[in-house]
Amino acid sequence: MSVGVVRETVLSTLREALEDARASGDLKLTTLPALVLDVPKKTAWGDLATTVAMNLAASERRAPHEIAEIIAGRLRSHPEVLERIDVAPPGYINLTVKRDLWFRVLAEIEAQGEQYGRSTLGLGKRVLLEFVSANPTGPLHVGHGRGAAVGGALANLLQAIGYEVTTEYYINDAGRQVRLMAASVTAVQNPPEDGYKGAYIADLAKQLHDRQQAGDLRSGLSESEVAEWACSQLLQGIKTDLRAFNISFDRWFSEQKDLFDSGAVSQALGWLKEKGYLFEQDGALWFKSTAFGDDKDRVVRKQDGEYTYLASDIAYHRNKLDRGYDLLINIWGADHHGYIPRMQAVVQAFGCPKDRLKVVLVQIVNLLRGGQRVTMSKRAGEMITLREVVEEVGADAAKFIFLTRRADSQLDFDLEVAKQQSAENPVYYVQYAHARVASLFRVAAERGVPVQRTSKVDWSVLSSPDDLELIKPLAEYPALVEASAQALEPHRLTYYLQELAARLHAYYYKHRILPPALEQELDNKDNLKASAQETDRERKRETLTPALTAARLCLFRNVQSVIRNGLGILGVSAPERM
RNA sequence: GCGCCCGUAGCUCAGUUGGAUAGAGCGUCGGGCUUCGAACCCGCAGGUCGCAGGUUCAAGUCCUGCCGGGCGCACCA
Repeated sequence: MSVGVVRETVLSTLREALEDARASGDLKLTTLPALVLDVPKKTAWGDLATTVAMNLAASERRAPHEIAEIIAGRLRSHPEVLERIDVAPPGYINLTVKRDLWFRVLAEIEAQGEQYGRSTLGLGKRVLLEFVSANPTGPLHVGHGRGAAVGGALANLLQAIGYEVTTEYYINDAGRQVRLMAASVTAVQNPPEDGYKGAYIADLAKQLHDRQQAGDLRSGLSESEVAEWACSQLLQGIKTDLRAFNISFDRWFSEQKDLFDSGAVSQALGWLKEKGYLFEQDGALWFKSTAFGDDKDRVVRKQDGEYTYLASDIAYHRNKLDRGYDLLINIWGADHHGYIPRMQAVVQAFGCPKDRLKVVLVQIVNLLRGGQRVTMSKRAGEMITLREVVEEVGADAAKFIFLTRRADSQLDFDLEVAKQQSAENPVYYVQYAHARVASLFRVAAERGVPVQRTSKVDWSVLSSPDDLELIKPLAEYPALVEASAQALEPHRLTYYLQELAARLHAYYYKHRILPPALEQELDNKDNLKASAQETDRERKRETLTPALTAARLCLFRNVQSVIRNGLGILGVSAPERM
């Protein structure tokens, strides 16, 4: 089952109904339309709805509601799947799923465990996901953190739908910026005009001096030797910070070693030249990117003989393509969006469709503290680093908040809110739901309440609408993971988890799961305060049988399981207690 | 000037790839712990989806033009 037992079952029933209608001549159906099931906004409109009748109206040349009635009639011969089929104007078909089918979702979750929500859509396809890729000229800041969170979640999402994912960090350890950084370290008292400032530069300078005094490093290093040393120092820091943020990479790809030293740059450019995509003009070497839809042609080697950044990127993407990936995904800062057309031109020059490369843009993070903007100036080296944020608010909170907005919209990140363990902080809301269920099972164990497997549970006792409202999102989870992965939008999962947690909390408050510890508690139910609200009284009036306890425990365990799986994809922990 | 992204409740944002009467959190106001975790729950109020056209049976979503904001437009990275 790729999108869950309920959707799969209903979809195949719908498909069958359409084929029947075609066979009998009621519908022409020259082509079978794509079948889509929506979750209606209102529960009164059923569990699932399809707009297929409206979409067919033009090709069938009939009124949507007539088509809907034909399909609905066929569907009504499947009472084992659909309890109720309604046609609503102008041509919606609203479906109410048979109750038994919902309970099969719980069995499915229990059987699949950590595998629940995974599918095989991307099976056999390999994707290279490149992200963060910050220059090794300084520590990672919050913006990089957001890119890391998005990249990590995306890697997990794509893996969940069956892709074979390789994550990669591209190290820009060649070129001007690195030389500038090295020069800033060497001449720390008298830094170059546009050089790097910041305390970490002074630290590196001191460390370099100390090491040379101690004889660990020889004195009189050349500029490129200083650069190499400083880069590796900074890269170690970056790796440490990412590890603390719980983000890992399969490969660290060095511009200097893997592209220049290996000859990949000249090789890739040579290939382009052979194909006629390079030309010389004004003493520079140009890539004819306009041949592939770019605004203007781009320089790859400057008059002074130095390669531009694009030259490296051409070689890098050639290398990626040569490694045989079906899809390349790059995660970039949104300020680099103008770079997309030329990189897609590169991909096309190498004979691939331009959408072989997809770019996810990540917008800036506005760092706040108690509503006040924290000012940052890269020039002066005043940056709040990722390390500082993770140390202050924790990796889970930082990650979750980074993923609460779509990647390409700006994000306000308030350090005080992120630290707060309150309702304002969505990560705790979701984690609390998980911990709460864990706690429930601890208490159940203490009191000797048996926990049964799904197959042993009598589902008929879960007769309230609240039960179904908690199960339905569980059934949607696989479809959500699939859609979220395909759209490259992990924030959808973040929203989903908040919604699921909300339903769990509401249910938990309203209904009792375990029998009271003491007999006398049952006698206290007459002592209710007059002000108690309707739901309170309902809850207290409910008679709790062992069968009901067993069913609810089972339901909760499966909700917990889905929350855990979802948090896992986001890279956020699911604590047993908080 | 050209290109890309964005204008949705007081604030911050979702909106299932074009579907039904546009949602959530925060904030305001008002309620709720003798119980299994109150890091929680329930309720009230809050909208001309920037504006104007167009396509469609159907537009917050697509096309055009304005208005307003962000970001790009290097032989920088």
